[in-house]
Amino acid sequence: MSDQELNEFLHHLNSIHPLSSDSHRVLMELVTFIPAEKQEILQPIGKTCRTIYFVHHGAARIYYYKEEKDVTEYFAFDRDIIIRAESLFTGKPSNKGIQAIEPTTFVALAADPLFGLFDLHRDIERLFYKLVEKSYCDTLQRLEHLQFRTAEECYRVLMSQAPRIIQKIPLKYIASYLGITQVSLSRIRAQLG
Amino acid sequence: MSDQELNEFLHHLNSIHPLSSDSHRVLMELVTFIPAEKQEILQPIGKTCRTIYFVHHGAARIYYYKEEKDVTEYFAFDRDIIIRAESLFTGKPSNKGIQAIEPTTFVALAADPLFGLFDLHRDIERLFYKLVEKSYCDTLQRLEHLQFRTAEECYRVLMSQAPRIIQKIPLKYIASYLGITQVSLSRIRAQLG
DNA sequence: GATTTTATTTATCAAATGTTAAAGGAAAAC
DNA sequence: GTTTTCCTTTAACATTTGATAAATAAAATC
Repeated sequence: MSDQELNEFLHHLNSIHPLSSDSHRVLMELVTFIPAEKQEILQPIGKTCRTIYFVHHGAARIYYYKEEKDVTEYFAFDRDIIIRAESLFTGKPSNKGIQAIEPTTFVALAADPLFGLFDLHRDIERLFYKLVEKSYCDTLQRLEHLQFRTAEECYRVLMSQAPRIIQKIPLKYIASYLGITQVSLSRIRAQLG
Repeated sequence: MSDQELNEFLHHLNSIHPLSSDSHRVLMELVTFIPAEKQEILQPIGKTCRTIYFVHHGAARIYYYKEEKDVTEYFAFDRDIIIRAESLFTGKPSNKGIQAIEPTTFVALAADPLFGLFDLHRDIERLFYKLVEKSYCDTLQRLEHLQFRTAEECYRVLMSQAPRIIQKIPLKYIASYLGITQVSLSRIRAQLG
């Protein structure tokens, strides 16, 4: 990991919530860059989430199995946070995993040392909760889109709101993300031309 | 609002995250009890969310309109928080409203004065974010249930996880909550006996 | 670059859900 | 208590989506 990359990442965090130079310094010490190959499992299903990840460069997903079928819950691209919140906040093992979709560099922040900084570095705590707020709002919006829409509507919304998903992500992952089968998604694409 | 009710509410908050007696005191000054009749709109669609509500006693829902159809996004019962997070955190008007389903007493905390307490009362800030964490996790679980399930599975999950919803809430609200039509839900109930 | 594997499309049929309308029940209003 | 309104169920039919299988296309491996 180059200094430039590290600065790039911290600059991004700073743009979400301003950090003191002192907080910058201590945060820098926690940051680890993790390279992953295409298809590589960063976090397997069953492990408790004790790390806050970001996609530094590349693409990744959160996935789980529902009756032997692979379901994608979330896509993350450059700078997106990727956490399994239900495990991070409850301390219970997650039934979800994290996988790189293409060659990806992750940024990792170990949760416990990070949380340990909160008492002395309030700006870091507030930064973290701004990220949580944002993830929460995104999830609410996703729920709204999934609820009461036809497969075609779901796909249209995705195309308009997140075209990069359609461009970069294999169809089989997109289908389960929308809650439909691959075959059905393929059919819809054919109809839309 | 009686002192007893107020204490009951503060005791509940305290059980989520312990509060100093000083924080107790300042929080107490922000609390308002709001009675609402059955069907009453506590917050209309279009208004920006600047209040954190709890259902003190009764039942309520968050709803919105999708192509003229009434959709329920969330149910809240005794002690549940009820906020339109996407509006509270972004400051944008919400396309969702809050409605009492039965005669209900709400507890209201004005957001700006509450947030103003965060600098001096860290325990209040942390309490608030524990509530947000919980709501976020609940939403994630709901997303997981909506994604890739048949209507019957959705209904089964709801019966096992939240039987009081089925007992207390009109069917028309439950149907849209599950992302299906009333007719379809009625059919499923007939099949399940 | 040929071969193997994996992903996507297409086709057919079955099952689930939506739509509309009407009837029966339950709750609210008078 | 009767009437009115609203909610739920049932039925018939149309549409969408799922399941399975086969064909094509694309990507990975050697």
